[in-house]
Amino acid sequence: MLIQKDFRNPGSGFTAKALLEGVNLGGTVRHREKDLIYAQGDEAGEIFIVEFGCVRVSRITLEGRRLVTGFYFAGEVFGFETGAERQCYAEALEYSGTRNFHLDDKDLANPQIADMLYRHLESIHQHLLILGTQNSIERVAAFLVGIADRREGGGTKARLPMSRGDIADHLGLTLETVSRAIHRLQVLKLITLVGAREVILLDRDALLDLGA
Amino acid sequence: MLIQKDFRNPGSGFTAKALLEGVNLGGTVRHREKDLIYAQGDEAGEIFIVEFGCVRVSRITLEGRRLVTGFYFAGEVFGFETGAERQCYAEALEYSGTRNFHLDDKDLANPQIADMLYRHLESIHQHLLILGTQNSIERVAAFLVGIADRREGGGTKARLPMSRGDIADHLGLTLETVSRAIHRLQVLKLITLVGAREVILLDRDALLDLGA
DNA sequence: CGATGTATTGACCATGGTCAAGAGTAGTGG
DNA sequence: CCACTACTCTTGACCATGGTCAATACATCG
Repeated sequence: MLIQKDFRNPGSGFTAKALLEGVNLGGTVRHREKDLIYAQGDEAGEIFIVEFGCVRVSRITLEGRRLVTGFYFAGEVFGFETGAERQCYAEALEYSGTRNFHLDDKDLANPQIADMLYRHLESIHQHLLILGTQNSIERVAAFLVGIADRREGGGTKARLPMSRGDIADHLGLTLETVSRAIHRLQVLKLITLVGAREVILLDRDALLDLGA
Repeated sequence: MLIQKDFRNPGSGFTAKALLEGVNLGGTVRHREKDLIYAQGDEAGEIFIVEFGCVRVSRITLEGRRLVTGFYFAGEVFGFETGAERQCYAEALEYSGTRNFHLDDKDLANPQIADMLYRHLESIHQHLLILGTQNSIERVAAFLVGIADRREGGGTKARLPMSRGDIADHLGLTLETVSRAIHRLQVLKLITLVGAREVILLDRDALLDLGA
Protein backbone atom coordinates (compact mmCIF):
# COMPACT_ATOMS: atom_id res chain seq x y z
CA MET A 1 0.00 0.00 0.00
CA LEU A 2 2.58 2.46 0.98
CA ILE A 3 4.40 2.10 -2.24
CA GLN A 4 2.28 1.36 -5.19
CA LYS A 5 3.89 3.16 -8.03
CA ASP A 6 6.82 1.38 -9.54
CA PHE A 7 6.76 -2.21 -8.51
CA ARG A 8 4.70 -4.80 -10.27
CA ASN A 9 5.90 -2.92 -13.29
CA PRO A 10 7.98 -5.57 -15.01
CA GLY A 11 11.27 -4.17 -16.12
CA SER A 12 11.40 -1.65 -13.33
CA GLY A 13 14.24 -3.63 -11.74
CA PHE A 14 16.81 -1.40 -10.21
CA THR A 15 19.99 -1.14 -12.06
CA ALA A 16 22.70 0.78 -10.36
CA LYS A 17 22.34 3.28 -13.16
CA ALA A 18 18.74 4.02 -12.43
CA LEU A 19 19.60 4.58 -8.83
CA LEU A 20 22.13 7.22 -9.60
CA GLU A 21 19.44 9.72 -10.24
CA GLY A 22 18.29 11.51 -7.19
CA VAL A 23 20.26 9.70 -4.52
CA ASN A 24 23.70 10.29 -3.12
CA LEU A 25 26.04 8.31 -5.25
CA GLY A 26 28.66 6.16 -3.64
CA GLY A 27 31.53 4.40 -5.30
CA THR A 28 31.97 0.77 -6.17
CA VAL A 29 33.80 -1.40 -3.66
CA ARG A 30 35.38 -4.78 -4.25
CA HIS A 31 35.50 -7.44 -1.56
CA ARG A 32 37.52 -10.61 -1.43
CA GLU A 33 36.04 -13.90 -0.29
CA LYS A 34 35.24 -13.79 3.43
CA ASP A 35 35.71 -10.05 3.66
CA LEU A 36 33.49 -8.29 6.15
CA ILE A 37 31.41 -5.61 4.42
CA TYR A 38 29.88 -4.24 7.57
CA ALA A 39 29.76 -5.39 11.17
CA GLN A 40 27.15 -5.70 13.87
CA GLY A 41 27.33 -2.37 15.74
CA ASP A 42 28.44 -0.31 12.75
CA GLU A 43 26.58 2.88 12.06
CA ALA A 44 23.79 2.17 9.61
CA GLY A 45 22.96 4.55 6.81
CA GLU A 46 24.23 2.89 3.67
CA ILE A 47 22.62 0.42 1.36
CA PHE A 48 24.49 -1.75 -1.10
CA ILE A 49 23.78 -3.06 -4.55
CA VAL A 50 25.64 -6.21 -5.49
CA GLU A 51 27.36 -5.79 -8.85
CA PHE A 52 28.84 -9.27 -8.97
CA GLY A 53 29.50 -12.10 -6.55
CA CYS A 54 27.40 -13.00 -3.54
CA VAL A 55 26.93 -11.53 -0.07
CA ARG A 56 25.71 -13.19 3.10
CA VAL A 57 23.93 -11.13 5.77
CA SER A 58 23.66 -12.64 9.25
CA ARG A 59 22.76 -11.84 12.77
CA ILE A 60 23.96 -13.40 16.01
CA THR A 61 21.51 -13.82 18.86
CA LEU A 62 22.23 -13.13 22.49
CA GLU A 63 22.64 -16.86 22.96
CA GLY A 64 25.32 -16.94 20.29
CA ARG A 65 23.25 -18.65 17.62
CA ARG A 66 23.39 -17.40 14.07
CA LEU A 67 20.53 -16.57 11.75
CA VAL A 68 21.47 -15.93 8.15
CA THR A 69 18.91 -13.36 7.12
CA GLY A 70 19.72 -13.47 3.45
CA PHE A 71 21.99 -14.12 0.49
CA TYR A 72 22.34 -11.44 -2.15
CA PHE A 73 23.41 -11.87 -5.78
CA ALA A 74 24.20 -9.43 -8.59
CA GLY A 75 21.53 -6.76 -8.93
CA GLU A 76 20.13 -7.26 -5.45
CA VAL A 77 20.09 -4.75 -2.64
CA PHE A 78 21.07 -5.36 0.96
CA GLY A 79 21.94 -3.29 4.00
CA PHE A 80 18.52 -1.92 4.96
CA GLU A 81 18.42 -1.64 8.71
CA THR A 82 16.04 0.08 11.00
CA GLY A 83 18.12 1.47 13.81
CA ALA A 84 21.07 3.82 14.00
CA GLU A 85 23.32 0.83 14.65
CA ARG A 86 23.49 -2.30 12.53
CA GLN A 87 22.10 -5.49 14.08
CA CYS A 88 23.38 -7.60 11.22
CA TYR A 89 26.74 -8.09 9.58
CA ALA A 90 27.50 -8.72 5.94
CA GLU A 91 30.28 -10.75 4.36
CA ALA A 92 31.31 -11.53 0.81
CA LEU A 93 30.88 -15.24 0.11
CA GLU A 94 33.17 -14.93 -2.90
CA TYR A 95 34.98 -12.17 -4.75
CA SER A 96 32.24 -9.55 -5.03
CA GLY A 97 31.60 -5.95 -5.95
CA THR A 98 29.09 -3.61 -4.34
CA ARG A 99 27.94 -0.13 -5.13
CA ASN A 100 27.25 1.77 -1.95
CA PHE A 101 24.73 4.51 -1.33
CA HIS A 102 24.32 6.72 1.63
CA LEU A 103 20.70 7.23 2.59
CA ASP A 104 19.10 9.77 4.82
CA ASP A 105 15.56 10.18 6.00
CA LYS A 106 14.20 12.08 3.06
CA ASP A 107 15.23 9.31 0.70
CA LEU A 108 12.31 7.22 1.88
CA ALA A 109 10.19 9.52 -0.25
CA ASN A 110 12.11 8.39 -3.33
CA PRO A 111 9.94 5.76 -4.99
CA GLN A 112 12.95 3.70 -6.01
CA ILE A 113 14.17 3.52 -2.43
CA ALA A 114 10.67 2.84 -1.21
CA ASP A 115 10.37 0.08 -3.76
CA MET A 116 13.56 -1.54 -2.47
CA LEU A 117 12.30 -1.33 1.06
CA TYR A 118 9.08 -2.85 -0.15
CA ARG A 119 10.87 -5.79 -1.71
CA HIS A 120 13.00 -6.25 1.34
CA LEU A 121 9.94 -6.42 3.56
CA GLU A 122 8.30 -8.89 1.25
CA SER A 123 11.33 -11.17 1.26
CA ILE A 124 11.48 -11.11 5.05
CA HIS A 125 7.83 -12.03 5.13
CA GLN A 126 8.45 -14.93 2.80
CA HIS A 127 11.28 -16.05 5.05
CA LEU A 128 8.97 -15.88 8.07
CA LEU A 129 6.41 -18.00 6.32
CA ILE A 130 9.02 -20.64 5.56
CA LEU A 131 10.40 -20.73 9.09
CA GLY A 132 6.96 -20.71 10.62
CA THR A 133 5.21 -23.35 8.55
CA GLN A 134 7.52 -25.62 6.53
CA ASN A 135 9.38 -28.80 7.34
CA SER A 136 12.97 -29.49 6.38
CA ILE A 137 12.50 -30.77 2.85
CA GLU A 138 10.00 -28.04 2.02
CA ARG A 139 12.39 -25.42 3.31
CA VAL A 140 15.31 -26.68 1.28
CA ALA A 141 13.18 -27.03 -1.86
CA ALA A 142 11.81 -23.51 -1.46
CA PHE A 143 15.31 -22.22 -0.90
CA LEU A 144 16.65 -23.82 -4.06
CA VAL A 145 13.75 -22.53 -6.14
CA GLY A 146 14.28 -19.10 -4.65
CA ILE A 147 17.93 -19.08 -5.66
CA ALA A 148 17.26 -20.46 -9.13
CA ASP A 149 14.43 -18.01 -9.80
CA ARG A 150 16.74 -15.10 -9.34
CA ARG A 151 18.66 -15.51 -12.57
CA GLU A 152 20.97 -17.56 -14.76
CA GLY A 153 19.37 -20.25 -16.84
CA GLY A 154 15.69 -19.44 -16.74
CA GLY A 155 15.23 -20.58 -13.20
CA THR A 156 16.47 -24.14 -13.60
CA LYS A 157 20.00 -23.73 -12.29
CA ALA A 158 21.04 -22.73 -8.79
CA ARG A 159 24.61 -21.84 -8.00
CA LEU A 160 25.34 -22.15 -4.30
CA PRO A 161 28.28 -20.04 -3.19
CA MET A 162 27.22 -20.63 0.39
CA SER A 163 28.02 -23.71 2.49
CA ARG A 164 25.49 -26.23 3.80
CA GLY A 165 25.96 -24.65 7.20
CA ASP A 166 25.02 -21.25 5.80
CA ILE A 167 21.89 -22.68 4.24
CA ALA A 168 21.08 -24.42 7.51
CA ASP A 169 21.40 -21.21 9.52
CA HIS A 170 19.19 -19.50 6.98
CA LEU A 171 16.48 -22.16 7.21
CA GLY A 172 16.62 -22.91 10.90
CA LEU A 173 18.03 -26.42 10.36
CA THR A 174 21.36 -28.17 10.84
CA LEU A 175 23.83 -28.71 8.04
CA GLU A 176 23.28 -32.46 8.21
CA THR A 177 19.56 -32.01 7.73
CA VAL A 178 20.16 -29.74 4.75
CA SER A 179 22.49 -32.31 3.24
CA ARG A 180 19.97 -35.09 3.73
CA ALA A 181 17.12 -33.00 2.32
CA ILE A 182 19.17 -32.31 -0.81
CA HIS A 183 19.86 -36.01 -1.05
CA ARG A 184 16.18 -36.84 -0.78
CA LEU A 185 15.30 -34.29 -3.46
CA GLN A 186 17.78 -36.05 -5.74
CA VAL A 187 16.27 -39.44 -5.02
CA LEU A 188 12.85 -37.97 -5.79
CA LYS A 189 14.28 -36.87 -9.17
CA LEU A 190 13.40 -33.25 -8.46
CA ILE A 191 16.96 -31.97 -8.69
CA THR A 192 20.41 -33.00 -9.92
CA LEU A 193 23.58 -32.04 -8.14
CA VAL A 194 26.57 -30.84 -10.15
CA GLY A 195 29.29 -31.05 -7.56
CA ALA A 196 28.17 -29.86 -4.18
CA ARG A 197 27.68 -26.25 -5.10
CA GLU A 198 25.43 -26.34 -8.12
CA VAL A 199 21.94 -27.71 -8.53
CA ILE A 200 19.76 -28.29 -11.57
CA LEU A 201 16.07 -28.09 -10.86
CA LEU A 202 14.23 -30.82 -12.74
CA ASP A 203 10.71 -30.07 -11.59
CA ARG A 204 10.21 -26.63 -10.19
CA ASP A 205 6.49 -27.08 -9.62
CA ALA A 206 6.91 -30.34 -7.77
CA LEU A 207 9.55 -28.69 -5.59
CA LEU A 208 7.11 -25.98 -4.59
CA ASP A 209 4.26 -28.46 -4.19
CA LEU A 210 6.13 -30.54 -1.65
CA GLY A 211 4.19 -28.82 1.07
CA ALA A 212 0.74 -29.52 -0.32
CA MET B 1 19.54 4.59 9.00
CA LEU B 2 16.50 5.41 7.01
CA ILE B 3 14.66 6.77 9.93
CA GLN B 4 16.73 8.16 12.68
CA LYS B 5 14.78 11.09 13.93
CA ASP B 6 12.04 10.21 16.29
CA PHE B 7 12.57 6.76 17.59
CA ARG B 8 14.83 5.94 20.49
CA ASN B 9 13.27 9.09 21.79
CA PRO B 10 11.44 7.77 24.80
CA GLY B 11 7.96 9.12 24.96
CA SER B 12 7.62 9.46 21.24
CA GLY B 13 5.11 6.63 21.24
CA PHE B 14 2.38 7.24 18.74
CA THR B 15 -0.86 8.18 20.20
CA ALA B 16 -3.70 8.47 17.79
CA LYS B 17 -3.69 12.13 18.62
CA ALA B 18 -0.16 12.70 17.45
CA LEU B 19 -0.96 10.97 14.23
CA LEU B 20 -3.79 13.23 13.39
CA GLU B 21 -1.41 15.92 12.35
CA GLY B 22 -0.33 15.68 8.78
CA VAL B 23 -1.99 12.44 7.74
CA ASN B 24 -5.42 11.71 6.37
CA LEU B 25 -7.60 11.17 9.31
CA GLY B 26 -9.95 8.26 9.39
CA GLY B 27 -12.70 7.51 11.85
CA THR B 28 -12.77 5.08 14.72
CA VAL B 29 -14.25 1.67 14.08
CA ARG B 30 -15.46 -0.84 16.59
CA HIS B 31 -15.20 -4.58 16.03
CA ARG B 32 -16.86 -7.38 17.87
CA GLU B 33 -15.00 -10.52 18.89
CA LYS B 34 -14.07 -12.59 15.83
CA ASP B 35 -14.94 -9.81 13.42
CA LEU B 36 -12.83 -9.64 10.30
CA ILE B 37 -11.13 -6.26 10.01
CA TYR B 38 -9.63 -6.87 6.61
CA ALA B 39 -9.25 -9.95 4.42
CA GLN B 40 -6.53 -11.53 2.35
CA GLY B 41 -7.02 -10.02 -1.11
CA ASP B 42 -8.45 -6.71 0.08
CA GLU B 43 -6.97 -3.57 -1.33
CA ALA B 44 -4.20 -2.35 0.94
CA GLY B 45 -3.73 1.29 1.73
CA GLU B 46 -4.91 1.72 5.28
CA ILE B 47 -3.16 1.31 8.58
CA PHE B 48 -4.88 0.85 11.90
CA ILE B 49 -4.17 1.96 15.41
CA VAL B 50 -5.69 -0.18 18.11
CA GLU B 51 -7.56 1.96 20.60
CA PHE B 52 -8.67 -0.88 22.83
CA GLY B 53 -8.94 -4.63 22.59
CA CYS B 54 -6.63 -6.93 20.65
CA VAL B 55 -6.21 -7.78 16.99
CA ARG B 56 -4.69 -10.87 15.40
CA VAL B 57 -3.05 -10.65 11.97
CA SER B 58 -2.50 -13.90 10.08
CA ARG B 59 -1.58 -15.28 6.75
CA ILE B 60 -2.49 -18.59 5.14
CA THR B 61 0.09 -20.37 3.03
CA LEU B 62 -0.56 -22.07 -0.28
CA GLU B 63 -0.57 -25.35 1.61
CA GLY B 64 -3.29 -24.11 3.90
CA ARG B 65 -1.16 -23.65 6.97
CA ARG B 66 -1.56 -20.54 9.08
CA LEU B 67 1.11 -18.19 10.32
CA VAL B 68 -0.02 -15.63 12.86
CA THR B 69 2.22 -12.70 12.05
CA GLY B 70 1.31 -10.68 15.08
CA PHE B 71 -0.99 -9.65 17.91
CA TYR B 72 -1.74 -5.98 18.45
CA PHE B 73 -2.88 -4.28 21.63
CA ALA B 74 -4.02 -0.75 22.46
CA GLY B 75 -1.68 1.87 21.06
CA GLU B 76 -0.10 -0.45 18.51
CA VAL B 77 -0.22 -0.14 14.75
CA PHE B 78 -1.01 -2.89 12.28
CA GLY B 79 -1.97 -3.17 8.64
CA PHE B 80 1.29 -2.28 6.95
CA GLU B 81 1.53 -4.27 3.76
CA THR B 82 3.78 -4.03 0.82
CA GLY B 83 1.66 -4.82 -2.20
CA ALA B 84 -1.52 -3.38 -3.63
CA GLU B 85 -3.39 -6.39 -2.29
CA ARG B 86 -3.29 -7.64 1.26
CA GLN B 87 -1.53 -10.92 1.89
CA CYS B 88 -2.69 -11.05 5.47
CA TYR B 89 -6.02 -10.81 7.19
CA ALA B 90 -6.85 -9.22 10.53
CA GLU B 91 -9.45 -10.18 13.10
CA ALA B 92 -10.52 -8.78 16.45
CA LEU B 93 -9.73 -11.25 19.21
CA GLU B 94 -12.14 -9.47 21.50
CA TYR B 95 -14.30 -6.38 21.37
CA SER B 96 -11.87 -3.83 19.96
CA GLY B 97 -11.65 -0.36 18.50
CA THR B 98 -9.35 0.81 15.77
CA ARG B 99 -8.62 4.17 14.28
CA ASN B 100 -8.01 3.84 10.57
CA PHE B 101 -5.78 5.94 8.35
CA HIS B 102 -5.51 5.95 4.64
CA LEU B 103 -1.93 6.22 3.44
CA ASP B 104 -0.54 7.08 0.08
CA ASP B 105 2.96 7.10 -1.24
CA LYS B 106 3.99 10.50 -0.02
CA ASP B 107 3.20 9.58 3.55
CA LEU B 108 6.35 7.53 3.72
CA ALA B 109 8.15 10.84 4.00
CA ASN B 110 6.25 11.57 7.21
CA PRO B 111 8.63 10.71 10.03
CA GLN B 112 5.84 9.34 12.18
CA ILE B 113 4.80 6.95 9.48
CA ALA B 114 8.39 6.07 8.77
CA ASP B 115 8.90 5.42 12.45
CA MET B 116 5.95 3.03 12.49
CA LEU B 117 7.30 1.21 9.51
CA TYR B 118 10.62 1.04 11.26
CA ARG B 119 9.10 -0.54 14.34
CA HIS B 120 7.13 -2.95 12.25
CA LEU B 121 10.25 -4.09 10.45
CA GLU B 122 12.08 -4.49 13.73
CA SER B 123 9.31 -6.63 15.16
CA ILE B 124 9.29 -8.87 12.11
CA HIS B 125 13.02 -9.27 12.48
CA GLN B 126 12.63 -10.24 16.09
CA HIS B 127 10.02 -12.78 15.06
CA LEU B 128 12.39 -14.20 12.45
CA LEU B 129 15.11 -14.57 15.04
CA ILE B 130 12.76 -16.48 17.32
CA LEU B 131 11.51 -18.82 14.60
CA GLY B 132 14.99 -19.37 13.23
CA THR B 133 16.94 -20.03 16.40
CA GLN B 134 14.81 -20.87 19.44
CA ASN B 135 13.31 -24.07 20.77
CA SER B 136 9.79 -24.40 22.10
CA ILE B 137 10.28 -23.28 25.66
CA GLU B 138 12.42 -20.34 24.62
CA ARG B 139 9.82 -19.29 22.08
CA VAL B 140 6.99 -19.37 24.57
CA ALA B 141 9.05 -17.56 27.21
CA ALA B 142 10.04 -14.85 24.74
CA PHE B 143 6.45 -14.53 23.64
CA LEU B 144 5.17 -14.04 27.17
CA VAL B 145 7.83 -11.47 27.96
CA GLY B 146 7.00 -9.70 24.72
CA ILE B 147 3.34 -9.47 25.66
CA ALA B 148 4.03 -8.41 29.23
CA ASP B 149 6.53 -5.75 28.19
CA ARG B 150 3.96 -3.96 26.19
CA ARG B 151 1.99 -2.54 29.06
CA GLU B 152 -0.11 -3.12 32.16
CA GLY B 153 1.66 -3.84 35.38
CA GLY B 154 5.24 -2.90 34.69
CA GLY B 155 5.93 -5.84 32.48
CA THR B 156 5.07 -8.58 34.97
CA LYS B 157 1.56 -9.40 33.81
CA ALA B 158 0.54 -10.80 30.44
CA ARG B 159 -3.09 -10.97 29.43
CA LEU B 160 -3.64 -13.50 26.67
CA PRO B 161 -6.76 -12.82 24.63
CA MET B 162 -5.51 -15.33 22.06
CA SER B 163 -5.89 -19.09 22.27
CA ARG B 164 -3.08 -21.61 22.64
CA GLY B 165 -3.57 -22.44 18.99
CA ASP B 166 -3.06 -18.80 18.04
CA ILE B 167 0.15 -18.67 20.04
CA ALA B 168 1.24 -21.94 18.44
CA ASP B 169 0.67 -20.63 14.93
CA HIS B 170 2.59 -17.52 15.84
CA LEU B 171 5.56 -19.47 17.17
CA GLY B 172 5.66 -22.31 14.67
CA LEU B 173 4.59 -24.91 17.24
CA THR B 174 1.46 -26.90 18.03
CA LEU B 175 -1.02 -25.93 20.68
CA GLU B 176 -0.09 -28.94 22.78
CA THR B 177 3.55 -27.92 22.77
CA VAL B 178 2.62 -24.39 23.81
CA SER B 179 0.52 -25.77 26.64
CA ARG B 180 3.33 -28.01 27.81
CA ALA B 181 5.89 -25.20 27.60
CA ILE B 182 3.68 -23.00 29.75
CA HIS B 183 3.37 -25.86 32.19
CA ARG B 184 7.14 -26.30 32.34
CA LEU B 185 7.63 -22.58 32.93
CA GLN B 186 5.28 -22.86 35.89
CA VAL B 187 7.16 -25.84 37.28
CA LEU B 188 10.36 -23.83 36.88
CA LYS B 189 8.72 -21.09 38.98
CA LEU B 190 9.24 -18.55 36.24
CA ILE B 191 5.56 -17.78 35.76
CA THR B 192 2.20 -18.22 37.49
CA LEU B 193 -1.00 -18.86 35.61
CA VAL B 194 -4.16 -17.03 36.58
CA GLY B 195 -6.74 -19.03 34.74
CA ALA B 196 -5.64 -20.01 31.27
CA ARG B 197 -5.56 -16.52 29.83
CA GLU B 198 -3.43 -14.54 32.22
CA VAL B 199 0.17 -15.03 33.25
CA ILE B 200 2.28 -13.41 35.97
CA LEU B 201 5.96 -13.31 35.14
CA LEU B 202 8.00 -14.15 38.22
CA ASP B 203 11.46 -13.87 36.73
CA ARG B 204 11.65 -11.92 33.50
CA ASP B 205 15.42 -12.22 33.20
CA ALA B 206 15.41 -15.97 33.68
CA LEU B 207 12.68 -16.25 31.05
CA LEU B 208 14.85 -14.44 28.54
CA ASP B 209 17.95 -16.33 29.60
CA LEU B 210 16.40 -19.72 28.91
CA GLY B 211 18.26 -19.81 25.65
CA ALA B 212 21.69 -19.14 27.06
C1' DC C 1 -27.49 -27.23 34.37
C1' DG C 2 -26.08 -29.01 30.04
C1' DA C 3 -23.48 -27.75 25.85
C1' DT C 4 -19.73 -26.08 23.38
C1' DG C 5 -15.26 -24.56 22.87
C1' DT C 6 -10.64 -24.44 24.92
C1' DA C 7 -6.91 -26.30 27.65
C1' DT C 8 -4.37 -29.98 29.77
C1' DT C 9 -2.33 -34.30 29.99
C1' DG C 10 -0.81 -38.87 28.49
C1' DA C 11 1.08 -42.41 25.29
C1' DC C 12 3.25 -43.03 21.23
C1' DC C 13 5.72 -41.73 17.04
C1' DA C 14 8.38 -39.04 13.49
C1' DT C 15 11.24 -35.50 12.34
C1' DG C 16 15.16 -33.52 12.83
C1' DG C 17 19.39 -32.88 16.00
C1' DT C 18 23.82 -34.82 17.78
C1' DC C 19 27.91 -37.19 17.47
C1' DA C 20 31.13 -39.49 14.84
C1' DA C 21 33.30 -41.60 10.94
C1' DG C 22 34.47 -41.41 6.16
C1' DA C 23 34.45 -39.30 1.35
C1' DG C 24 35.04 -35.51 -1.69
C1' DT C 25 37.40 -31.30 -3.06
C1' DA C 26 40.54 -27.58 -3.29
C1' DG C 27 44.58 -25.40 -2.22
C1' DT C 28 49.72 -25.70 -0.96
C1' DG C 29 54.22 -26.93 -1.27
C1' DG C 30 57.70 -30.31 -2.25
C1' DC D 1 52.58 -33.71 -10.87
C1' DC D 2 51.70 -35.64 -6.75
C1' DA D 3 51.30 -35.98 -1.75
C1' DC D 4 49.62 -33.45 2.29
C1' DT D 5 46.49 -30.61 4.59
C1' DA D 6 42.35 -28.45 5.60
C1' DC D 7 37.77 -27.94 4.58
C1' DT D 8 33.28 -29.19 3.39
C1' DC D 9 30.00 -32.58 2.49
C1' DT D 10 27.86 -37.01 3.11
C1' DT D 11 26.32 -40.84 5.62
C1' DG D 12 25.22 -43.70 9.60
C1' DA D 13 23.61 -44.74 14.36
C1' DC D 14 21.37 -43.02 18.04
C1' DC D 15 18.65 -39.71 20.72
C1' DA D 16 15.59 -35.75 22.00
C1' DT D 17 12.34 -32.57 20.90
C1' DG D 18 8.23 -31.68 19.45
C1' DG D 19 4.08 -33.55 16.69
C1' DT D 20 -0.07 -36.63 16.57
C1' DC D 21 -3.93 -38.73 18.41
C1' DA D 22 -6.96 -39.35 22.08
C1' DA D 23 -8.99 -38.88 26.58
C1' DT D 24 -10.15 -35.86 30.21
C1' DA D 25 -10.63 -31.47 32.66
C1' DC D 26 -12.03 -26.53 32.64
C1' DA D 27 -14.62 -22.52 31.34
C1' DT D 28 -17.98 -19.90 29.44
C1' DC D 29 -22.35 -19.15 27.81
C1' DG D 30 -26.80 -20.20 26.79
